[in-house]
Amino acid sequence: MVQNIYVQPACYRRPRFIMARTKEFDPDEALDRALDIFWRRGYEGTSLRDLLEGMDISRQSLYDTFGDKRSLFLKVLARYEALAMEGLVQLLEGRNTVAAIRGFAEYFLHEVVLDSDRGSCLMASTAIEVGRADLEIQAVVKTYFGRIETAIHAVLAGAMEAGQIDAGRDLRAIARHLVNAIYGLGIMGRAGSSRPVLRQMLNVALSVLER
Amino acid sequence: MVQNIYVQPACYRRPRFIMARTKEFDPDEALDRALDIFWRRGYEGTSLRDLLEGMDISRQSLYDTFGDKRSLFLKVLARYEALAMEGLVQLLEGRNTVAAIRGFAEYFLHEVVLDSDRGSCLMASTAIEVGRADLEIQAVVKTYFGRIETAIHAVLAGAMEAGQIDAGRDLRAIARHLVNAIYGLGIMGRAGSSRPVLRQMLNVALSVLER
DNA sequence: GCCTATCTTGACTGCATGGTCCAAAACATC
DNA sequence: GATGTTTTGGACCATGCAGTCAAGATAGGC
Repeated sequence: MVQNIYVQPACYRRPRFIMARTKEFDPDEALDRALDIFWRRGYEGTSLRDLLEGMDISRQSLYDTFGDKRSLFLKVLARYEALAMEGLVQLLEGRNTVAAIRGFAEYFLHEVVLDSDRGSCLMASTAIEVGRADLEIQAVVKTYFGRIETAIHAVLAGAMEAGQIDAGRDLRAIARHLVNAIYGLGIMGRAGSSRPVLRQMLNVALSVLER
Repeated sequence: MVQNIYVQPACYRRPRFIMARTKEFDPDEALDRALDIFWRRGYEGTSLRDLLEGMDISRQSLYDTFGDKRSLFLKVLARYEALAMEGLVQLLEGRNTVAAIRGFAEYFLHEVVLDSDRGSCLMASTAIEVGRADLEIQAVVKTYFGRIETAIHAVLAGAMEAGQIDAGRDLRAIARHLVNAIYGLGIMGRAGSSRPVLRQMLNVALSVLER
């Protein structure tokens, strides 16, 4: 599924006896580069020129392979989600401890907010930038956060069963709160908050898990 | 100060004996309209055309009075901050109860995230959109959140003194967490979260104030 | 080696953008 | 009413934008 979000060359889609020349670039790699560019500059802030230079493919190849700018962006969002879900599975799937949640939050803080100059989660930025102007994109973003929430909720349920969290607490509400607090850090990071300040925010947000 | 953030007509700035014609529009009102437009569409998403139509002034008047687009945006941010601080003072200044903080958060949730189609705090959107690309604007945003944090911290200190909050807790960290959680709601709102979900997030975030 | 489908390249289009310029109208003072 | 400054509205500019087109290059199957 991840490998298939770009438009396959027609020669592959409908095999013919007579083959044409093969692509000279790797669509997956080009898509990853596009992801990087959109992540840094946002949707509106990225021009075709930026994309062509960064992806190092020709204009026509871009249109043939990925469609127009918005289609490419949707494919980029799908790719981002797929990559994020891989990481998510590693950090949360099958876990049932509060520590796993802290690990996920720390990972987000470390990788996304600070160590990369991309500054924030692409989905969070997109939510702000495109927001309600594009309902299809909004739906993608909403689904994304919904999945994160579900994954966190599952861990919380495990932790409750393991006795780490008091029974009777509203795990759904806590999961939603955590999503909000974790991805809110993207705003604060872009507003110039330092690493220790962001960590402070995170610690207090996570303190709702203590008892 | 609030009234003086636009460029005064030269006739007012340096009174002469011979006066020229007076402005036909109210710069304050025009600035408020610009604020509304930028708030809805963001900086990049707002075109000169949008501004001219929305502010209902001529192109030249805009440039003479407010400078170029970026200067206008900086004045808009100053105006937004001034207006927000007025509201902030009303809701937080001199208070010393946890309820005051809840009131502030509810006000934000109600007015900014939901009841207006502007979707989010202008400063939060700007942090994401302009981010580290424009350090001057980033500084404005950072200052803004710093002031909110300070105001919340003052209320927390009062509440601690009044015995509503256990002594020894790190009020600075809590204030920062609250800023993060409250303004993070802007992302979630734009991502399509419903009112009750946002309220749930808020309630859990505020629960750190309980003991 | 031919044929044909596809890829690549670069020129091109129409449009919207932010920003400037200028002539004419408007107005407060004399 | 004359004066002289300022506002105003529209024409204008270069630039950058997303997107298209046509022609040449290149590959594999026959």
